[in-house]
Amino acid sequence: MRTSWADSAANSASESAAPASSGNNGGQRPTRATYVPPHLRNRTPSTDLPASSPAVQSQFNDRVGYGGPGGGSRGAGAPRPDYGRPGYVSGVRTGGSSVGGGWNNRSGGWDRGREREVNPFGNDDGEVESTFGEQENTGINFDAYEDIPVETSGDNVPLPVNTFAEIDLGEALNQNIRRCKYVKPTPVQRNAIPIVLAGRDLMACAQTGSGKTAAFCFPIISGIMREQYVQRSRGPRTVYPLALILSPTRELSCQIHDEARKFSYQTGVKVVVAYGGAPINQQLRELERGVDILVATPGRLVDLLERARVSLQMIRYLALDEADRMLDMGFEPQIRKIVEQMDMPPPGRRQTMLFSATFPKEIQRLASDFLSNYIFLAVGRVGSSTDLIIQRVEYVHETDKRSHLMDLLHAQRETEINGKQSLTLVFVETKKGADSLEHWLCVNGFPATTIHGDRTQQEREMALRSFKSGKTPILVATDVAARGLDIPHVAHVVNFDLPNDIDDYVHRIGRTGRAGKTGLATAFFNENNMSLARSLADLMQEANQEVPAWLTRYASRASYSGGKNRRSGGGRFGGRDFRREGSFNRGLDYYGGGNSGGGGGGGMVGSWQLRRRIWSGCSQCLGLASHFIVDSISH
DNA sequence: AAAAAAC
Repeated sequence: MRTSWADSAANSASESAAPASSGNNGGQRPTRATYVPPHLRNRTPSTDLPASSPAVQSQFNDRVGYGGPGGGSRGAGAPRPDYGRPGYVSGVRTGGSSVGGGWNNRSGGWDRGREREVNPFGNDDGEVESTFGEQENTGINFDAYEDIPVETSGDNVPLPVNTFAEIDLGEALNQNIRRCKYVKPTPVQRNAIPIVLAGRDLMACAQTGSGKTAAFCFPIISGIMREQYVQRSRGPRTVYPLALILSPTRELSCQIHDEARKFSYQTGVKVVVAYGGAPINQQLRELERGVDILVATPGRLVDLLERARVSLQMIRYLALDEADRMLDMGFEPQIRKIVEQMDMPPPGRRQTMLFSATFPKEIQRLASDFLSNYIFLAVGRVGSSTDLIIQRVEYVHETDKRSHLMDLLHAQRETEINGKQSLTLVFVETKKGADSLEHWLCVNGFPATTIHGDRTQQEREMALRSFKSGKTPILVATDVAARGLDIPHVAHVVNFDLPNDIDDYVHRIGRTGRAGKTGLATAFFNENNMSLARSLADLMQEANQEVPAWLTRYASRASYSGGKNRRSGGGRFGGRDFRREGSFNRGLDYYGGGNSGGGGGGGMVGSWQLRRRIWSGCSQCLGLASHFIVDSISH
């Protein structure tokens, strides 16, 4: 989700704000002009902000005992003047009164009187945007979303909304939505936000780039503003976040944090990020200044929990982004520890939200441990990446890959976006392979950098910045960059080494073709990738891509049981609630066999392969297919 | 057998 979809709205909005800006996405898709409120036209974001003076704010900043013993009620009890939040009136609620379920000001949350809350809209991505100059028009066709297939299941599913105005999010949040230039909720937002506001648990499948970050952030922020929380203490330096958002990579956590900060600007809701590879002391200081929403990667969070610097006993909202990855082999034990073995309230006493673009059934089954009477939501997407991504597969022997890549890069060099060379993201299988390919590219005159888990966090972040800015328009990456990252202007994704799992392929190529722009994805296929032949051929066919005859031949040779196959029955990718599957594949349920009770470890018989095999057989994830056909009850 | 995620 990240920002892409929303960014596209933002981009088109800012373009439409500029008078008579040129066409729409190369004239390919009709673009509806995005409405920009008068007060936002021709103004820089920072000047839009209400003139809430530091002096006025600081007078309400002393949240006594915040994060400490006997902290008392959050939001400090008494009604406060509603600084910087003009005229929110809705039914019984007026102003910013914290009494009787009104909106809390939570002023102590972010401003301790020493400094103002940094305006996250001020110079956002300045470096990046400036190198690319004018914003491209995105060509998002909002009307196309009216017919989007949506499947929900569960008890008493709240009805979707069509506009942000219909949702009672509060004026401060509404103002940030305007600042973000979000005009209309995306389909996943339309459906998910009312569900979460109604207090329900949620498992949501919607494609990357469809606005998932906002879909879980808005109701969390809104909920925190509404409610009074009584805080208990466990230690003088322990903090008690109300919401926890977990993601599988550090960079993704940063990205979510950046987004969440925009959404929570001047709401008094404080967002803090914690991840490994960065000095912990700085993060501890941030935490001590108050935290309502904690965005984190699992390892660092466990560390903080073990140091008793963070307690989860006040958690009201738990969100897992890329939830299927978070419950995959590598992460599941840590997630269980965090969610089940620390002091987090159990399902039913917290709200749990799981979001991903892909959600294999076996993972759904695992995930249901964390949920209580949840609603399953699958949102298809018209004009998704596959419509915009041209996928190519080429047979390239291992030894020919580099020279073949060089050919592609030479061709790519000619293409420009706004005078800048377009960006190419090259995925490889291993960290070593990433380093060596980067080195080789640089030696051969191609400015490249690399991101992978053996680099320092500083190097990783530098690499990402350098790539985004166009300074090094080639990024060689491992799967650390496969999910979630929203990198504008990626014109070409090269699968130099194909992944073993078709879902990973889906996520990787989803780094391009974003924000309404077309993208190209090229894969190097050879004898090492035979197990992917079938699923790749199926996927490409379903996305109306040209499948080379040789790939079709390999695909037909591959056996269903051995390789990683999408289900047969063609043409349909559906997000399906596994609860609807009856006993159909219970027999395959490795976890249902009584093995799950053991504390992990010894019981995981050949778990990697076994699980992988189970997955691939039923990988009915919401892939990148151009639109998920959400079939109804029948299978 | 790979990547990721704490110090």
